[in-house]
Amino acid sequence: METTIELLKEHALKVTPQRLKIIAMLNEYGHLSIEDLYRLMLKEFPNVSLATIYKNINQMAQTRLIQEVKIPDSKSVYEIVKEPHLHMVCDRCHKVEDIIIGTDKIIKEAEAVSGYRIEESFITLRGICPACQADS
Amino acid sequence: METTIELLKEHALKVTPQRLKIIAMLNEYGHLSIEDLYRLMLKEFPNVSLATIYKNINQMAQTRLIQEVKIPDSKSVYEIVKEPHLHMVCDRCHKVEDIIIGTDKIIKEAEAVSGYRIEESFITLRGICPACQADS
DNA sequence: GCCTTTAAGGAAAAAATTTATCTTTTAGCG
DNA sequence: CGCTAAAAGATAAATTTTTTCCTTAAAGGC
Repeated sequence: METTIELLKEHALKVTPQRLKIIAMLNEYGHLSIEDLYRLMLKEFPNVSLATIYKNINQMAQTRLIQEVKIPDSKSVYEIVKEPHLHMVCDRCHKVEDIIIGTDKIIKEAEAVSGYRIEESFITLRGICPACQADS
Repeated sequence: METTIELLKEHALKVTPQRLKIIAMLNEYGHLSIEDLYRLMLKEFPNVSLATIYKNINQMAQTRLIQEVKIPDSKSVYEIVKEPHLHMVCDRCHKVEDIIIGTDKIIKEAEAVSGYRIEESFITLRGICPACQADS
């Protein structure tokens, strides 16, 4: 199991308390928006700058330590780069979850139909999560 | 075949030259960003306001005449709402294309794995288009 | 462990994007 | 036509993101 410090070093980023915190928050919550990150960060670093969040998010995204997930009709969230997966967004409680499903078939089909050589897929599904289904 | 005027009326939007032009541009080009729409619009309506673009795009999106397509690492584009489809983005020439492929299988699988009731899917695939493959 | 180099953080300003406000113009309809 | 409601245009305001500048701190060599 890789430490957060190693993770930063592998991506040629200096190990700072703010960066450790950003990664810790993403590990804990899975998906967070810029605003989420800023608000949570303020609890531990009361005079962190919003620019620090932006600069770090942009750098970590460039080195592919994290990635942006664009959500339909909502703000982007960020997540640690792991194995490829799909995103589920609940219309009711707005949570974002990962699910791991093979995408080979749809990619193969898309390549056949379009002639593209596909490098990466971005799949987000919108609906009602099990918990919110139970509530209705 | 439905006229653009009918399309606007069905969505309870007044038929204005600017709206007709927006729809005509989207029909011609398929996918356009706010900036694209504004720059093209200026050729025919030299004193159109950027606010007009935003207001119309927002209204047309609310009535589901058009929809936003969020593109990884790029700006959103807008398209006329047609049947469900996937988006292909070329890494080289940055064009966005629709392709029509059944998504039933992946949605069924995602529902089974996650327990979500899925309402809509957003699938974007990134790669190299046939033309750009030929160029390399 | 200190010193130097280089990058990061914080504060603020600037830039870019989006929305709101106000007035004038125009579409829709009798 | 003439009336009414909505849309357009101009502008300001609000929001979001990036940049700049200065201070602080991390990394690596000694």
